[in-house]
Amino acid sequence: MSNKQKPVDLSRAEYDILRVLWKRYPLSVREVHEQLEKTYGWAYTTTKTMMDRMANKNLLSRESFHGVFVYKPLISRPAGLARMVAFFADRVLETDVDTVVSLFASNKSLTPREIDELNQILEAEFKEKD
Amino acid sequence: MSNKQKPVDLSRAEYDILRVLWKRYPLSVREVHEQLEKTYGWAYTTTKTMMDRMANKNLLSRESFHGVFVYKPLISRPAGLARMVAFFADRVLETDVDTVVSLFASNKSLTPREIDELNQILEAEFKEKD
DNA sequence: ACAACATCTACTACATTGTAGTAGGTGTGT
DNA sequence: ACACACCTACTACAATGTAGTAGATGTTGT
Repeated sequence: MSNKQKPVDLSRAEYDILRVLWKRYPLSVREVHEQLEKTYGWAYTTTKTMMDRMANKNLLSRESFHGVFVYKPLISRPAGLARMVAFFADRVLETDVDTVVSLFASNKSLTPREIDELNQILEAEFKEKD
Repeated sequence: MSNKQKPVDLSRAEYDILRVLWKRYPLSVREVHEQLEKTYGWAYTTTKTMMDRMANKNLLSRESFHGVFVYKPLISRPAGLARMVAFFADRVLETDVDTVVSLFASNKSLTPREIDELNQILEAEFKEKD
């Protein structure tokens, strides 16, 4: 999970799974599931299926740790956020992305480094085209 | 399309179709399609299928006008926005919804009346639970 | 008035996502 | 060695994203 990535199109569910893993990783399905249970009413196998598919799509990596798979995010938070921010700014809020990005800065929900990366991705991918 | 509605869970595509119709309605599939073509690369039949399904789900109404169906939104913009705003505020921006709602106010992308409605919906549906 | 064409609608189709059940393997306590 | 708990893989089905095809209908040039 390095710097300078391509933005990814994430579904809500995928995003929320990644959100858990961005805070701490690697985690098992069980651990991720417990954190999502309050929000989603998912069955355990639902979380499992989601995470397996995400591993197949290279959104997550998985490796067996003492017989249990643990997962890590393969994309950075800014890369995961980029498309959502672009969509929300452009089509929901109908404003420029900078307005939205500045909110991340003011509420400290991203580090300065992450904001930088987010800005670079948005700059490269969304400012001209799209 | 009256005041005081329930929030609806919209997919991106559904939202974008509604967005076109919130600006002006009724419109034919062709008219909606032309406005979405720049953003989505959709075939005409894709737009058609989407809008038909949305009519079946009571997101749109349709009536034949001189042999061609024209569509109207059946939900208000604030009702369509509510869930997206709640999601974005809570899980993307990790802030309270008021911060996000105030952006609509400052950039004039919603009328004061619409902001009112949005606030009421958010208040009723998201502030406590969810 | 009629053939040729442009459009429209309905129907069908297939991949992906959301959601979950079932079956079979494995570790652990007794 | 067995029962139980938990794991993984596999299967399933509905909704969404995306689009093609066929039949109906309106339009236009001659």
